[in-house]
Amino acid sequence: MSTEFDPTRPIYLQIVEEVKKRAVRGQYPPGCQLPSVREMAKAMEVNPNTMSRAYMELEREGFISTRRGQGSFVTEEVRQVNEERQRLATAVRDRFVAEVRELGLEPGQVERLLRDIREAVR
Amino acid sequence: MSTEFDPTRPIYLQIVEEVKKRAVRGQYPPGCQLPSVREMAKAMEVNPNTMSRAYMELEREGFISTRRGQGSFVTEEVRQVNEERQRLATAVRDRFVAEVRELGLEPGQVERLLRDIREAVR
Amino acid sequence: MSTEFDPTRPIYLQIVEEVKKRAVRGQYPPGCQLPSVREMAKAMEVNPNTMSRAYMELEREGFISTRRGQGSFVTEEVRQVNEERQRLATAVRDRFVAEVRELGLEPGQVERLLRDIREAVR
Amino acid sequence: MSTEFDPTRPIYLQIVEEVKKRAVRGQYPPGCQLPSVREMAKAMEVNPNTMSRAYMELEREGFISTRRGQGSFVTEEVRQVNEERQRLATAVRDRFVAEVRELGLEPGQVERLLRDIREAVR
DNA sequence: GTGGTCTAGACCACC
DNA sequence: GTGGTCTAGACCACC
Repeated sequence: MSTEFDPTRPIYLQIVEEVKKRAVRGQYPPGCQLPSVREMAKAMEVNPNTMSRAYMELEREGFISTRRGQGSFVTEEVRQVNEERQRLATAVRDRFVAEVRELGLEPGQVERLLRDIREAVR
Repeated sequence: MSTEFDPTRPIYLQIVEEVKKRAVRGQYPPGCQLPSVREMAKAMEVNPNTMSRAYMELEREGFISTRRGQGSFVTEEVRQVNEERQRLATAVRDRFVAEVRELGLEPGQVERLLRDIREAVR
Repeated sequence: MSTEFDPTRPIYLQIVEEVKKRAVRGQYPPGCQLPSVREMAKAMEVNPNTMSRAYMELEREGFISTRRGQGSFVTEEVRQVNEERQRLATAVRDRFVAEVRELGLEPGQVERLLRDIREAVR
Repeated sequence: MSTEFDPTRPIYLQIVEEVKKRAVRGQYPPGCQLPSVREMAKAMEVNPNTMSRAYMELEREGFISTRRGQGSFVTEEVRQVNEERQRLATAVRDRFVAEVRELGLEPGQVERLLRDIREAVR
């Protein structure tokens, strides 16, 4: 990510999702300190106000906590990160199923796709 | 489909994709006559010129053929439709793989997703 | 010729030209009898009135002469046919020159065209 | 050119041919920028949409390339322009041959035409 | 009825 | 400034 935001959706929400994905991926482990609002704003090439709004939203959801004068930290609650992973994985799965249905693939063709996928992610 | 087009991409190209999907799904079998430009334009709530442009693009790609005064027909070439199905299936697969990777799922979790998918599409 | 007339120009004039070309080509030699208006009209798939008008124009120009009750005959005057041949040949030549100029061909390229032509008409 | 289009053929295709002829003649050298769609439309007295369609066709054929916000440029590929020159020259030649044959000229008469032509284009 | 072309004019993205 | 897309509506050719 960087500069490439979907202009049709609020940027701060896209940042919220990106931060969650990074935590889910293990890039930001539970309890770790996040880059400061200013650093992250520079890295993602957005206005610090926008980044601040994203951090506030993440805090509102309990995904991060901010300690005055110390910085922002990913929640220690592994459960929260796991739930987010689950939510994202489910969305990805449902989308795949919907698209496959839309193509009207036959069972054999779906099987082949699944085999390809299993190999690719191995 | 109807009225719901992604405003960031040309409508006529989205129509091209939609028509291909319908052919791939068997909704428009090889050789069948398509609705006229005007009918389809009304059904999808776009200007006839836009629909005409979509049909012209489909003809340029050899996916349909148009006979002046008679109408437009899906290609008899099953190969062409099959290739399109393959192309779409591959795109769906690759996107799924990319998204799964972005989440950094563990092999077991991927397995569970694949099992869910197999059940869902059955 | 037959049925294929340029719809933007009077048909009777196109017939006049066609008859002249046939005479020029030797298909209708000097003094020969032409098919009757009705026959020719049927052959060229036009209305007899249109053919009649064409014959009248040809007579007006002295290219053919019509004897009441006997039919129409190409002029005996070879000079007249030769002049027509010259006129047509000149037109063809000038058009070629104009087109070649429009392409801005180099002398060598023109030479090659002329060589091709000499071979083709041999 | 300007205002004078053959009404029996699509204007946009006649423009395509005209632009190619200009490139072939060296009026638009390889790589040069073409007048903008709007300028050219005004110069040829057609609607900008019609000109746009002509440019799109030229781009589709690889004869020009268009960069959004910058303009349209004749291909750098001299080969492409040369091929077009060849194609046009061949058409001119074949038409001349056909017309000469239609007149049934004798070899000597053809020779004289060719001599005239050689002098005229010198 | 069918599609093909053209004009007129708007609005947008990219530069 | 540039081109790209879309709508609206006319007129034509082919069937």
